[in-house]
Amino acid sequence: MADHLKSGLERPQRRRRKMQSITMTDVAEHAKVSPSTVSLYLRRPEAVSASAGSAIAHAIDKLNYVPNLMAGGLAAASSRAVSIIVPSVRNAFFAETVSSMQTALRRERLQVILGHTEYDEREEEDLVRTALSWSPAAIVLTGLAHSDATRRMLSHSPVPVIEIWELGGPQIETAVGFHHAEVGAASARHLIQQGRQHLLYLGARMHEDQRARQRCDGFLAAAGEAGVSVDVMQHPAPASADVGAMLLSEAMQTRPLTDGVACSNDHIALGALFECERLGIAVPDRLAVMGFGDLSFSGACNPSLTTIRPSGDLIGKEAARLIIDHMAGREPPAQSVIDTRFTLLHRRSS
Amino acid sequence: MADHLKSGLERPQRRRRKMQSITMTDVAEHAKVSPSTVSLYLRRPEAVSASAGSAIAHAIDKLNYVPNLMAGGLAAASSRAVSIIVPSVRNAFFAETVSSMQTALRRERLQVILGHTEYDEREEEDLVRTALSWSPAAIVLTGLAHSDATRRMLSHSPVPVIEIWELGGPQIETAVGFHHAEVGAASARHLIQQGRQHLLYLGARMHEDQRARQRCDGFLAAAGEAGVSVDVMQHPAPASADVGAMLLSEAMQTRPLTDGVACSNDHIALGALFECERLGIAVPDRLAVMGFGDLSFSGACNPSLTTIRPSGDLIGKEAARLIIDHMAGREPPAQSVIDTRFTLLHRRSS
DNA sequence: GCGGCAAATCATAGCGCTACGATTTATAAA
DNA sequence: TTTATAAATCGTAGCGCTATGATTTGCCGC
Repeated sequence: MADHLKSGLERPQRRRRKMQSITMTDVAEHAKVSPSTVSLYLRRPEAVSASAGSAIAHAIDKLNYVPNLMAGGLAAASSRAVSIIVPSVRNAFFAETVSSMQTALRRERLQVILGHTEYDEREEEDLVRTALSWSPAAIVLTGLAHSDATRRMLSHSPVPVIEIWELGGPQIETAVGFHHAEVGAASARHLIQQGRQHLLYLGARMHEDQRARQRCDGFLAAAGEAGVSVDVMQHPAPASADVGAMLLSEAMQTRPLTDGVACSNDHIALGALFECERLGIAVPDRLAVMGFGDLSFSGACNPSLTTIRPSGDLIGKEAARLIIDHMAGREPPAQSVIDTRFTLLHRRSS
Repeated sequence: MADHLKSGLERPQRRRRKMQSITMTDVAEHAKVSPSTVSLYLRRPEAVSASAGSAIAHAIDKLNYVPNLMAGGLAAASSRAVSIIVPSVRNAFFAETVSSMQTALRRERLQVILGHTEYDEREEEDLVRTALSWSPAAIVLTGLAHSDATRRMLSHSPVPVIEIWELGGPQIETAVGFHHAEVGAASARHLIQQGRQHLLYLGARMHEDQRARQRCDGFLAAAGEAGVSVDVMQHPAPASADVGAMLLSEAMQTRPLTDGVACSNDHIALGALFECERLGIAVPDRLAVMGFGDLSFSGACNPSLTTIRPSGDLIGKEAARLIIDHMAGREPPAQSVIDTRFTLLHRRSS
């Protein structure tokens, strides 16, 4: 056993593996400084003298140096990546938030690593596990509902966690979003204020989308408090105009007195408007319709759709700000909450 | 100078930096094998014996080991990340492709790193530079138009490149998509077949979106060949129903003979339909309208919208397949092209 | 029991970079 | 000048993992 080779000149010709063409050492040689200085320049340019700085900048430029972020991340035990985990980017809400975060993070040279849960907690858990293996600068999760394992992993890790798009439940660290129950309540109050007495909530995918469910619950509660008749109809499929049309058509048969509907989503509301048109139901005279989301078509349709605009952009921007602040050492108070609010847009459909 | 410390027992008490709680070495100790075997098990489970495998699996489970992907990536000079660069995920087309890629890649434990160019070649160049510094398993770009620097960087790197959503131009390596000019031509032919003689193309953001421009060019060419009158109207803003309504309203004033319009996008077409309704223009009797995209509302609106469905999902799926095949050593032929085609959906608006 | 071979396992040498502490150089005070 | 102090720069030791080639083990026929 124990037969180490003597460490003399005899070298077991173990050839080096594939290498990156240009490394920091090359830049350092070219700029006639040490690698440490190059590294320092890259991380904190102001800590390096102007002359060394420009020599390094030239060398980088000339050699077309691309730093190896994995080596850097390994050495620093943290990377310039932010993991964003959302149910799906097919959903315009989350696409908006992801997009605005990406824009804000890019300015700080932070990368976005994206994951989709498809509303599955198990999937989320797996995504979080993988995310952690990148030692990201932060992890962004959608909503406040997570599996126990997910919570455990995150609270045992040093990675900052931000939960977005939902407030009002137990949070891991920081949360940025708004209260969905309040959205529902605001919808109910608006319809009642318009003189509606027989309310109906049309929802899609509420078994999975717990925020849609919260909006529904808020709607029911506010309507109940006001002593107005109220009911719910739902469909398990993801929100779409087809589902909205289907639900409305069925609603008008089974609940003919209905004079005000709120939808879990503008897609549903749009479908409802289309169906009203086909059925000859006057909106808003006979039936008031409102949605949630203020999607791209909501202001343009006939009649224009009363809806509630969540600040998806703002959520992304604020989440990004928190991450950037954290990296700069400006910690927010623990368990802090940023309420981005929402806006009711009263248009022609109510 | 040159005063190295003797390498005796005297140790400058340089304490180790922050460390990851559980490393592969811990797992190896627990499973009573060497770290190499653990690494091998993680990468090629079939290469270790069943007994060692299960011991390792137990240890991983018990210790709750999370591998450090950056260390792995550094050592292997390639990571399990795929960089996807699209104009924006706010655009439903790209959101769909990103989403379907992410789903397919996840099964192979590949991460998606997302970047948005906002239709800016300079931004794209920057994103590609950053992407390369992660040594990704592949880089996915949107379209075939890139800056020279981008092309140079990519062709000098060993990272496979896939261009999506566009065919028909000079490509870097592999391309997955369809011919946009053919989409335009198909639209024109369809309208002509429906007896329309005064065609109009409504486009948004065509100065930036070169694929929208190609569709427009294809439309003009096919209409011209058929000897039919044809014109174009455009707006620089991103596609939306508002823009569509605005363009249609203007069109009917300045080009009152128009009896068939094709839009660069279903959002535009939807806005056009809304405006027709407001103006009392009968669709399709007086005016045929068609779009592009088959977005979620397109089948549900009044009248339902004739449109062309690009296979955004399929593009993502095929691109993911190429990446996975590449990693498994199954190379596609160089400069290969996957044409995902498109489908014309003839509905009520034409 | 012994070679002969394949299967399984291991030890080692980095991958390219950053953090740390030490060293050198510039600047101010004595 | 000398000394104290700050600013700039540097040398070194890993970060946790994988690729490589070497070694060990298991299994066969003889």
